[in-house]
Amino acid sequence: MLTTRLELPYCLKSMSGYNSWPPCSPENENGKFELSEQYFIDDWLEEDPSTYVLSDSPGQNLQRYQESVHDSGGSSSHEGPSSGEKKEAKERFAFKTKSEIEVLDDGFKWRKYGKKMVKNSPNPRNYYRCSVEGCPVKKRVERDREDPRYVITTYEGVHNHQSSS
DNA sequence: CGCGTTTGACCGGCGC
DNA sequence: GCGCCGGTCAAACGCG
Repeated sequence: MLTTRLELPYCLKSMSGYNSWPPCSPENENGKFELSEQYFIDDWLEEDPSTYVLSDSPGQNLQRYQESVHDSGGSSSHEGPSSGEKKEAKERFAFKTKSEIEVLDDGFKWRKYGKKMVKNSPNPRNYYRCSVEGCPVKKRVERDREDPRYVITTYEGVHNHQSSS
């Protein structure tokens, strides 16, 4: 199985700090990569999971999220459950890509650990996890419900190691 | 022979 | 309390 090559590791690193999101330039080294459009999704901002916010600018809505979290989270010497009705500030990030290949190679080793059929979509959802031991990063890949030619990739967590590539 | 994929079961949260 | 729904586990298998 051949996977496309995407300049994502650089992006993932930057993501850890939520500072900004550098544009992921598609590498057309093999010529099989067909990334024509790419959107960024901030689905955690929406109460309705079925709808999400698309941003063409990196960190557009991300900053809003970061701002609210920082304001509320503030001094968090200990993360007790307390009355944190706000969603957990775990690093999560999603983007939509126009590609026929579902799993985009981002330089990390991913091991699939689950597949699920979502009721809302005829397309299955794949669950991946970083193969590196101790790395909490998870990945979720699914096709767009309305545009099957689009692939929605969701990253969760931050890599605590270098990409072995 | 080691590792990744596969696939159904299992589980916990939430809504009714 | 029950059933749906999304997420994870794990055994078996396949491939390099």
